[in-house]
Amino acid sequence: MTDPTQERLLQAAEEVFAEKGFQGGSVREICKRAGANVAAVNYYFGDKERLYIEAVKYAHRACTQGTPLPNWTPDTPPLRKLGDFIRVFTTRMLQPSSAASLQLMMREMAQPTAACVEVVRDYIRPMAERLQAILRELKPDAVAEDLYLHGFSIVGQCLFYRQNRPIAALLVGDEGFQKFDVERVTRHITAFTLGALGLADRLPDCLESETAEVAR
Amino acid sequence: MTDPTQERLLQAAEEVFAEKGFQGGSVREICKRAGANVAAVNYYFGDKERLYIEAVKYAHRACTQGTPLPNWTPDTPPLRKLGDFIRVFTTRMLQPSSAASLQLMMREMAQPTAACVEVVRDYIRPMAERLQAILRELKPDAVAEDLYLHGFSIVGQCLFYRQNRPIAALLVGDEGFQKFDVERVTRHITAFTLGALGLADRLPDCLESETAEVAR
DNA sequence: ATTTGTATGAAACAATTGTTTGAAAGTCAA
DNA sequence: TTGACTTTCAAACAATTGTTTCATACAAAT
Repeated sequence: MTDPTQERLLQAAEEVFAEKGFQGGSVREICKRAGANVAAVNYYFGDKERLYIEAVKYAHRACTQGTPLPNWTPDTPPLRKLGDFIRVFTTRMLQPSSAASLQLMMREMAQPTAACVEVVRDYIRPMAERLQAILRELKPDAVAEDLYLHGFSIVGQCLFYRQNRPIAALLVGDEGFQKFDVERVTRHITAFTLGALGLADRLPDCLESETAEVAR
Repeated sequence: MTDPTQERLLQAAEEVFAEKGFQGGSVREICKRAGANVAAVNYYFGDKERLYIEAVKYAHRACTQGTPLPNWTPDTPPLRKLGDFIRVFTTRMLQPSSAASLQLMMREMAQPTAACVEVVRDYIRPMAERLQAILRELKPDAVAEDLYLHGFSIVGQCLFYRQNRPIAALLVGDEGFQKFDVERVTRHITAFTLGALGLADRLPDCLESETAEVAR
């Protein structure tokens, strides 16, 4: 574990950069939040840019440790994997373990900085490869490009609830938006996706038994 | 038409704020791009914040004038409307008439500033209401919340190609991403959505005759 | 030609910014 | 106890920032 001051700086940097971006976030504000001297950034990280890069890496670790994908066995059915994937990804979007970490990763995903391309790639690629593999199991004859298109449709639905949450809340109100909890959204995205894949009747194969529906 | 200097300032402000955000974008850089004196911002707009608000309104006008929705008649079938909606929205995302305008609106949608909430609402609401009305025609017995969920799934797919374009390019490469042109993405999203709605065989009803497929 | 109003510009201001510096305090090993 | 090393701090620096000011140029009306 790193130095406690360094850790607090990373935590504060993550929050400030998540809220305001690299240029909008100031070294002084980060140090104030971290309870550190303004010189500490240069002492521990070299300069503001290197702090930013470390903060993105820090956010990446927090995002991938939060809600892990289950360990599937070779005989886990692909529909089950698809259900698990959607549930995990939607949970990460709607109930992130660290909102600041996710927000910073979302910023980098929307507008990657050159220095963080590797971090973003390491964040996206494992998920993307798993989804591509699931879709290939479900559609062995499809071309790779079509599988990507399906994958983008699936991921686009999940990301909407994080990236466009203010829009959704604007349309249905904050109270209305609360009704779209993780379980309901997960169930909807899974059902929508299965319908698109021509597997509309297979929803139970995707869901765990304890997600028996109670909503009208 | 407003004063040419004022117009150039708005244009430059839109670009700079789109790229760097409100705090990251400086008055001096905007004026440099506009070929105007730094005092011009305060002369024409009062201060930086008011310039920002006007730039967002300016972007809003550009976005809504670019690719308009068709004027449907009362007997236009809902599947045709759905197809048109997806095509128009996807075109706006993949081939915006003004990339800077769209990027600034996307920024405001992802992280609305208090002063621009009305502008964002005016941007989103007409599209949202039209989509909600189309979905209601297609599913008269559905509850409003479920229609919203479907709407979010449709819009999430379209937005993905704008908001997560760097991710997609990271996964499939820039050259690979070029293959996902407007027609192909539109066709895919429409097909995906119809499948989800239990209307998988109705794709031709959504598409115009001249979009006869030529791709492999 | 003169007056009035508009637009532009250079310069200045106060505040903020990222970074550096040398001193002081704290910690650890010998 | 002493010396070496690490960490923290206040202060300072140069650069940038948003805004203001006053002078100048230009345009329009009389």
